Amino acid sequence: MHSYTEENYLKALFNLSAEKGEVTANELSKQLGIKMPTVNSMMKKLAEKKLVNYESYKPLRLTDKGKKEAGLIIRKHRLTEMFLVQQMGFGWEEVHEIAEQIEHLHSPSFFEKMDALLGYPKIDPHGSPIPDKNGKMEWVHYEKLSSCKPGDTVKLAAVIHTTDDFLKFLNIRELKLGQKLKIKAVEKFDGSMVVAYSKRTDEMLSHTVCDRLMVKKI
Amino acid sequence: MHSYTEENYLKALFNLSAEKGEVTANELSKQLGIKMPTVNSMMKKLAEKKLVNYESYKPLRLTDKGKKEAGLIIRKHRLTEMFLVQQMGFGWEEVHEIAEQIEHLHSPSFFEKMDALLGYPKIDPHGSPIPDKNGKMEWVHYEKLSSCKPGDTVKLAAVIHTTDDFLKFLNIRELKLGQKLKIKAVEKFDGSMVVAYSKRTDEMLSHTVCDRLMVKKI
DNA sequence: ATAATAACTTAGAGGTATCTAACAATAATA
DNA sequence: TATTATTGTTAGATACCTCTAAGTTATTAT
Repeated sequence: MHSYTEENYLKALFNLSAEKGEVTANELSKQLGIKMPTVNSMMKKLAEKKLVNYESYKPLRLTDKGKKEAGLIIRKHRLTEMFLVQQMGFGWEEVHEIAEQIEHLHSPSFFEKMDALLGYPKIDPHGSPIPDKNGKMEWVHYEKLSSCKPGDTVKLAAVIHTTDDFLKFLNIRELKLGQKLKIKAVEKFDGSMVVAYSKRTDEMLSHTVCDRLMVKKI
Repeated sequence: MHSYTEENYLKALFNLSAEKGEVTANELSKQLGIKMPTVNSMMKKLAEKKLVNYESYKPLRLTDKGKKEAGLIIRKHRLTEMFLVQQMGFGWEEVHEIAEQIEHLHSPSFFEKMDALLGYPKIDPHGSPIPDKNGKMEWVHYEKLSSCKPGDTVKLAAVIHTTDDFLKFLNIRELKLGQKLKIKAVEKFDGSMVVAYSKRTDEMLSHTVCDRLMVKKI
């Protein structure tokens, strides 16, 4: 098995390389809050374990084995978040920190029980997909709210960059997954949007916010 | 806060010193499966932190501070066991290993939520008391089944030395907490007992077993 | 194209938790 | 009581994960 520390590196690599498939040591260092030389030596260690492809002065890539391991950790994280929200009554803004710890537990039966109690969920409370038992996950193709146009009607499908503060911001505005939104206007100069939903007829959302909301057109 | 490792030493000290109030380094070493010199240096470290009273060649004692810290860890362990059994549907023989990991999580809100969902339980699934928020716990005075006499009617109140195997042994015989037992006979030569309960009229329990069952006379 | 900046690597050190080997003190036994 | 066995201590080594300082390579800008 891998150490707590190794697992955190794998997870960070997985999340950072989601788009481009590769990460620089520098990005990883910043993400983890760990200095470059430390990251460097850990990368050599993970390379020895065939979890990462490492070549001097080149970007880092997870191997297939590394992707699988990372996917399984993220699976545990997201299952836990779902469990905390659905079975224990936590708010979606409270669960990240706790899941961050529970994801490192070594107990297949514990996570299997969670999965079963939840009815084998496919997404976590923020709309992110839960990797399967092989660590594989697929993003359903959603669009950013920021790329939609006035007149579009969409359903909120997922929230990305889920910091506590951002989630609390959404709580206050009653923006939950599944919420239907109608786009009334888009400001050209700053990309902010005016949307209508439930009883709110003129809610203004900044471009930053719209960029973090993934939606499905309906 | 204390490290995972320190917490395990504290817990072991607490459990081993429950009777006499003190433990030898040797006992602690065996309990933890860690060699004496390692234990020795950890005791010095815990002594610096005022958690243990350490003097060369003398038995070890937890300080009041150490007892409190240990009690709080055991509180988390036992709350977790109760949660796993009552809210997640695990058997009482499956929960120790998982709780052994969860007890080290640092998340007051997580344990508070568990506590609330369980209705602030006073005992764990094996009948052991759950320490309060100050780490204090009190054993209700139970007797060992082995010290009871023929003719006594008793209620099973707690199980001590809860290994998986022993709990499975009890499962097979349908011996659960709260079960009423009537003692029919005690064999003089080996201390084994013949008891009756539910539909079982002649169940034979060895002295070893009877020594691990705590009961309340009724 | 060269200088300056940013990114990466190497070298060396420190803290934690563990070990083995060797030595010292206490307890048990003959 | 003297010897032996057990228990406890000290010293020194290792693995893991982290750091700072200094040097090297790659990238950016002038």
